[in-house]
Amino acid sequence: MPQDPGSTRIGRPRSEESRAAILDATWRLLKTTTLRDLSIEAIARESGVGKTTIYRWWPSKVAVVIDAFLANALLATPYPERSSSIEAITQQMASLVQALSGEYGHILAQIIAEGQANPDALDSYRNHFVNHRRAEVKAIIQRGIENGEFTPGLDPDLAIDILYGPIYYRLLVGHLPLDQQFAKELPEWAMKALKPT
Amino acid sequence: MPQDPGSTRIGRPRSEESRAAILDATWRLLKTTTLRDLSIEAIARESGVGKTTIYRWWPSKVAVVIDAFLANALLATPYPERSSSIEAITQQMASLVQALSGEYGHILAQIIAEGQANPDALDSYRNHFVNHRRAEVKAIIQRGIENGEFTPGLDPDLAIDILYGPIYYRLLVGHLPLDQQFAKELPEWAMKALKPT
Amino acid sequence: MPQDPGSTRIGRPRSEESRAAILDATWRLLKTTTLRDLSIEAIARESGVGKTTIYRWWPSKVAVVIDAFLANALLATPYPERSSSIEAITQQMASLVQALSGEYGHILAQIIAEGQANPDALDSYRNHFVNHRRAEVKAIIQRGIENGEFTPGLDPDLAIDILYGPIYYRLLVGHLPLDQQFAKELPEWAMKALKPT
Amino acid sequence: MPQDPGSTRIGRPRSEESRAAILDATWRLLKTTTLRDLSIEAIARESGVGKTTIYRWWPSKVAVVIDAFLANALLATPYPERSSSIEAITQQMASLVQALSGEYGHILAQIIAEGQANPDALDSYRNHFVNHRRAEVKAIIQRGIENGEFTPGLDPDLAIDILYGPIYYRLLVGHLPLDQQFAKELPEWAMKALKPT
DNA sequence: CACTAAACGAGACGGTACGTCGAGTCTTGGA
DNA sequence: TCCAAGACTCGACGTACCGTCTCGTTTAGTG
Repeated sequence: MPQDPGSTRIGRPRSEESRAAILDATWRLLKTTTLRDLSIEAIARESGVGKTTIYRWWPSKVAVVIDAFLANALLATPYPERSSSIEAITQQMASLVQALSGEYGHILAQIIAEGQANPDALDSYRNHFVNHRRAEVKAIIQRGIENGEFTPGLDPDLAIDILYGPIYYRLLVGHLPLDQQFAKELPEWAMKALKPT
Repeated sequence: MPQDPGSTRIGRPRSEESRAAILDATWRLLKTTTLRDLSIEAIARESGVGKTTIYRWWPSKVAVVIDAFLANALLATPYPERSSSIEAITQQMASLVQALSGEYGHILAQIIAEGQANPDALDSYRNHFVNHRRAEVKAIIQRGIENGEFTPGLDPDLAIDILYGPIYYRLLVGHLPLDQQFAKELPEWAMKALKPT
Repeated sequence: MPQDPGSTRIGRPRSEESRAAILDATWRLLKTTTLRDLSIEAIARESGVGKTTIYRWWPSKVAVVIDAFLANALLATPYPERSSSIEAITQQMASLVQALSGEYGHILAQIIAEGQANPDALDSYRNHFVNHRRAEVKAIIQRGIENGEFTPGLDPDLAIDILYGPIYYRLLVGHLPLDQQFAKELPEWAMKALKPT
Repeated sequence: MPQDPGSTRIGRPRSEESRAAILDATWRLLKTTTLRDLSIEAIARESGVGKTTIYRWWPSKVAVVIDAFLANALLATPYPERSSSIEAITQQMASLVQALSGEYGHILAQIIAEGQANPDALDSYRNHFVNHRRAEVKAIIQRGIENGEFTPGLDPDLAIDILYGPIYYRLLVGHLPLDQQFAKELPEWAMKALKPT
């Protein structure tokens, strides 16, 4: 995911072909193994690329996987433009539950898991998947506070955790499914915590 | 009079000494490595025990770790006997946040992480750490519904996820700390979702 | 192969049943594995006997095997009573080649092989299979020297090596078979080295 | 013009340094242990080489040992150019007895022993140490038959076994030493079996 | 008939080595 | 300068036996 912006580099240029082959192979392999059991060796083998090439451009397995994820699965679930903050969030939460119930959820879970043994991986995850999203919803919540949908004095960070925490909890612990009913009821009930009495 | 089943086992009896040494060493090693980097080989080396002995009694690394966890950190955080369900839960949530903010939280996170690549581990985690706890709080919530503290029609499972999800979210994603403020505010706000309007 | 001759021992006497079971199992296993791959563990398993019992009565794997060999295969090939030394030896050599061409030869070879890494085993082999046989044939050769069949001044030890060495050479190196032709021609030709010119 | 096969191999070339270190360590270890007790693990440890590297280039322990043997002990004992076949063979036999009485004999014995449990090892032994030597002496014997030194109708294979069998017999069974006297007397006497009367 | 004492089966114990896999690094020739 | 190929050291995997040990049980003789 690197590289020298702007200047004209000398020597043989990076092979776009290899880059694509690596990300493709990674994505393909992730469908049949877990991130933990995925090996750089296997990626190199599967993509017909030298191990060195992978090590040259990515610092770690997770970095490759995150790139592969970004290349293959944008995981949009945008916040719809609505007059109401509550409606916008509710709708997005439902989309997210739906999205995470499948393959994407599985891989995201693997990335978070990897992050427990690997601070860089967790950092990377937060930078690519968390921070931007939280900023976005934080703005919407702020707006909700201002227009009276939410309790004044509400801490947006805490609010986000209350709304989204349950989703990741189920994703990672798996005690109950990320199903339609959950997608519908979670926003309904959790949102009550944010509304003024 | 009932006969103790399997009481008189033949052959050399299991060495309690070895068992303890293994769990001790595991716990000790977990403080300096991650579960993923912990190896059976290292446990054997550190505890002065043959690898065979470990494999004889535990099916996997995680199983040892869970036993070590249970032996070293009961992670009590019981629900205090209170007249009010809300008070009982509030208090326990605060204790839990406090407990998970340290070493125990770190190791629990590792176990959940391991579970993402290893269904048996996740199962084991749920059986040892989740199911019992959820049943307990479910009963308290039920009581709260009955005595009017909580909205009739509230799904206890969903309620639990709203209350505790944020804790595990922060534990695993680490975007914000499990600090005192969180321990105080989360129950206050999240509980609002459960109360009748 | 031990035990306290004469005195009346107290305590539970050695189990003849176990002894037989061990030798049987050993013999049975030797037909499908090599001596090297034969394990005490397997003998115990196969004979339904505790490992301890084997270690109590035999100092090593080879000792068991030699006992099993002696119990199951006396490997007679006696020297026939003949007027002529040459005829007696010739006949016995042919019998020996025949005997060693099959299962017994295979196992004897294994024992000699084991002996290369294990002086005790080689000693044991010589005591049980070599010394007595050599003494016997030495006497016959001596007689042959005296009655003029063999050259005066012939060293019986050297003579034995010339006669029998080729047999063990083929047995162990396996470059050529221990077949009927060899059984017939070896004595014919080798004997010429011993006769007076 | 024939193309050098495998000449321009790509990838990192094999490390001659490692190869030498492995053979050296093997040879060194063989002086203090037996082939049976020699472990690949120990060779790797002693030579400072990864186990993988050994397994990459040799299929088995014996293969390494044979290479180490060939590298360290060519065991020349050539047949001197002589007018007389008898003299040539006599001389070489004496050299061989001398050579096998020491370290080389010990290791050769180990290899033959290993061969009893391992057909590939025995094959390897024959290919590297036996076949060529036998062909050589066979030619000399043939010449001896033609020029009247040996009995017409003599089977060279049988002749070789009569001459050399006793040497290997003593080497492997160890009932008598491979000493100077044996080196002198064996050819004298055994040769008589081959000569015309 | 109780008592002693050795042998017995079962099986757990600390070890060593097995042959394999992947990690991350290094070293070639060719593009 | 990049790339593929592939060799390098290292360390862990889970398994098989080693020879020793500790049990409860069995089987005789002796008192």
